[in-house]
Amino acid sequence: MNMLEDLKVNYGYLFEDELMEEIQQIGQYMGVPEGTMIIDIGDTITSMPLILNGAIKVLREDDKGDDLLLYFIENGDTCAMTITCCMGDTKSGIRAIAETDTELIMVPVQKMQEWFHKYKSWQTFVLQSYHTRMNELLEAVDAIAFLKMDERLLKYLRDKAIANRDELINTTHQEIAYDLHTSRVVVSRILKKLERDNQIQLHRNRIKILNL
Amino acid sequence: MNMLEDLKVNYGYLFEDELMEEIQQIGQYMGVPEGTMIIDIGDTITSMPLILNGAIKVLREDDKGDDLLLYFIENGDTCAMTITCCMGDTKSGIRAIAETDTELIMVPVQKMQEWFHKYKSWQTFVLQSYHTRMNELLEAVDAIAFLKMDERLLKYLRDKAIANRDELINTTHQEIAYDLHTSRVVVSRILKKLERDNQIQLHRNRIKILNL
DNA sequence: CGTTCAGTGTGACCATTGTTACACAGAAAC
DNA sequence: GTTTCTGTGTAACAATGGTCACACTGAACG
Repeated sequence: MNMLEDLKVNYGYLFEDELMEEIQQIGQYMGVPEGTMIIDIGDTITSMPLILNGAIKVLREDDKGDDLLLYFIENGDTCAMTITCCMGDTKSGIRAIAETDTELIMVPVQKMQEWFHKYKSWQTFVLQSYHTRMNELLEAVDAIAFLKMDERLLKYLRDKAIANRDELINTTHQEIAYDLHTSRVVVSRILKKLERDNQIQLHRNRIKILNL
Repeated sequence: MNMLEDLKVNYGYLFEDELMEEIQQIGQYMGVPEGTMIIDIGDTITSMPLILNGAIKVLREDDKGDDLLLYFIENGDTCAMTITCCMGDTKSGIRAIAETDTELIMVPVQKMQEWFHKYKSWQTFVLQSYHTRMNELLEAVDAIAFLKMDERLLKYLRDKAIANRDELINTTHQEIAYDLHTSRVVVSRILKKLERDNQIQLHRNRIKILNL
């Protein structure tokens, strides 16, 4: 079975056999196509996703409803925001959208908390996830606060290429603009400059990252 | 004893008596004057601070060594970054500076982890802290990404007034500029505009916040 | 094949923020 | 007092990014 394979590959070295067993039994498998909104802002979280493969992008929203990309998460990861929400029983502060076709295992909140006491490895995993996510949030702050638009855009393209495991990015300038919370014109302008600087190659609906 | 009083007031309703007992015995009291650097970027964290009273500001640094304020933390809080660092045994990604004269109890890492298993209330507290801090980081992102400089500055002044429990802020334009990662001239310019709009009153080394 | 439409390129202009330079004011030191 | 120093106000200008307008291009579809 594919799910079992993916589960082993991504989490086998972390979790005890017994825990792996429980995850298989209780966790609910989900395959979501690219673009699916997995969690929305304001959602009450009832289960926590373990990513088997694919990638998810995490966004924050401004008061006008426009988005800003915080970071990508990949297989072997979980959404730490989910954990805080589950524990605190509050609502999601972020939006999660499948960046590629993605396979997940959803673990219900109750189990999540039960395992937290039962399995040391689960506890470590959850706390480790917090750590990673916190650092990724800090990196996001760095990008937004310290980088200029052209640097930010290049970083974005590279991060996206890594998340997709493909140096060819299929997207439009408009979509990039949404993620970076800027305008399409600005994105086109900078992309053209990056192309002149031999950082990328531009095509319709497609960008190739050089020197990745 | 003062420390005991503060401990009870801030944490008594959270922790079991037994845990309170342990904190008193093992935790090390520290009084730090305003401006003291409590944690620096790159520090290896060996203990975790519980704030008894006062306030601490948490900063991130860019590659040129310039700072950016992330948020203030107050009594009853702890630094969640510390926790991640302790657990993961990695280095601090942030700098923490006493915003006012501050009293803390430092709990060594080992105890922190021991209590995590021993006391449910401690576990809840730590996870809750993560949650709060995560949200505060998100708020910081909002401010940096979505607000214009004048709005950000006003928010900064208000947050600072709250952290200091005083509508009178003792600081210079230069210091504000450091925290907001901008220049003194920009700060002076905007402050003057805020004064014209009756949001604040300006004096040398002193700003009074109106309609707080 | 021509029409339509989404996606891209670009000039012109504006708004915000950053920079430089310098004047001035109040506090502190002499 | 006057000198010195730190802090503040402001004009002038530069740089960055956002907005508007419009041309062009390739893909899709009839």
